[in-house]
Amino acid sequence: MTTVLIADDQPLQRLGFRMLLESQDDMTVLGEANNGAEATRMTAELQPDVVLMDVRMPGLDGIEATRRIIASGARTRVLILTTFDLDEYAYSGLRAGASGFLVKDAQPEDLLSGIRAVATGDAVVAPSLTRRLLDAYVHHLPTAASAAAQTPDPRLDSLTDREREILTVIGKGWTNTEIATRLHLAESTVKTHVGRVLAKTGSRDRIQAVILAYDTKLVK
Amino acid sequence: MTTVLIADDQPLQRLGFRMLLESQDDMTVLGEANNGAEATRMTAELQPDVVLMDVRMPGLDGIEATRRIIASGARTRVLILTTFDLDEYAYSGLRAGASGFLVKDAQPEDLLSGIRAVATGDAVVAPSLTRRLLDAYVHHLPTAASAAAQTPDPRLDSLTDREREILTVIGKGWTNTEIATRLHLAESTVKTHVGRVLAKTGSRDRIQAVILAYDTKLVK
DNA sequence: GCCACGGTAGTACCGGGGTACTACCCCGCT
DNA sequence: AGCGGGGTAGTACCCCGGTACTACCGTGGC
Repeated sequence: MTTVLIADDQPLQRLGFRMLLESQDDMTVLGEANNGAEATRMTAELQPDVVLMDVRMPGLDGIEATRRIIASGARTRVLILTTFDLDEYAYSGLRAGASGFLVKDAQPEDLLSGIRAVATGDAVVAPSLTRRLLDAYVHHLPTAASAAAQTPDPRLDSLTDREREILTVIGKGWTNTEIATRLHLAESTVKTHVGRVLAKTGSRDRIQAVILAYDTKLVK
Repeated sequence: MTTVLIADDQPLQRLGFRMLLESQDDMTVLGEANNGAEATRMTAELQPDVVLMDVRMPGLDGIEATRRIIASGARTRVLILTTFDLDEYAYSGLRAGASGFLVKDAQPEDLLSGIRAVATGDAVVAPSLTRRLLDAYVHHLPTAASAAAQTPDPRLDSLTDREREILTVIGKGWTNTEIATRLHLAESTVKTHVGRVLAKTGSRDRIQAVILAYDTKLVK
């Protein structure tokens, strides 16, 4: 169950969000705040999984409230919602520690899946903004070569690409049957791959392989 | 009407996408390509709005095909779809000029809204990757995730000291018999402890527990 | 043309992991 | 004294993980 706090200064807007969220059987609205100060206080008290945060609010605005919530060390994730997808709002909001930035005219399903994503630690950005973020930052992305060089661990050298993939999903905790179904393989094939990965990496079982995957930063 | 080309080497996967897309009255599948070379050729010929591009394909892979399509100057947008949200794939795909990067186990609605977004010139990135992109390039302030990691993880709250100790050595990869001998316990006792740890933390097996131990910084 | 290698797939077998109980002891609390 | 929680220990059972093979097919190198 995902618990949500709604922070918006417009009562009608809050009502809309509450109706949408309460219609989902995996979400609960813990409360509503009508300004940033109240949002900060209620978050500390109610410890929701996610705060739906409006940017424009009287007194303490959503950006500053986000900053304070994150600074408090709470495990609550902040998803910023605004009418305007202005870059200034987005950049400062994300820099403040928000896990996401969506525009209010998004489809309800997009909002819901966004809430679920940030609740599990992922992040979401409105497509219109993603475009601009990519344009601005794509040139700073590491190349495939440097990404490969990022794992110079000799323990992984002998693995083929496929085996490295297998090791990655082992590290994610997938079972053999899960790997088989999700990768469209027979379980026997998965076992063959896994066996080779274990042999090549000197791991006695998949648990050692999970640890190896973490040590080599293949996962997380 | 949004026109789409599906590029994937798995016929069954293509069929699934086609079924999903054709069920929408604002989308049409112009064709299917089963490798990168074919995708490049068919894009030039059919000029679709969007290419759903798989990464792993025999011969010319999805990344290189994306690079060639973008380089050709076509107005076609490329949305990369892959089973793995590996950073290497994503970075190189986005650098190649893709308008989006989604994982195949996403919800169908998310895929559809993603297609609509890139068709209109916006961009989409899978939430799991967005998290890492934000962490790496948008802000250098503590994130919600790292802030949460500083405080004791609530998932471990219900554990007793002994159980937390057990979880730690599970995270180190010790087997039940190793735990028993090194901690001077009977193996049955170890199994009891392990069982309780798994139940309390909601882990289906010790592998999930290992991952949890790493996530909560209980080990390393 | 042939061979090596990577990826896929199959069968058969065994042991450890995990579950579902029950049970006993020690300690602190009321 | 009675009670509850934490730690310890046992038995019985089933399933998944891992091993040890064998085998087929493409692709690329020689």
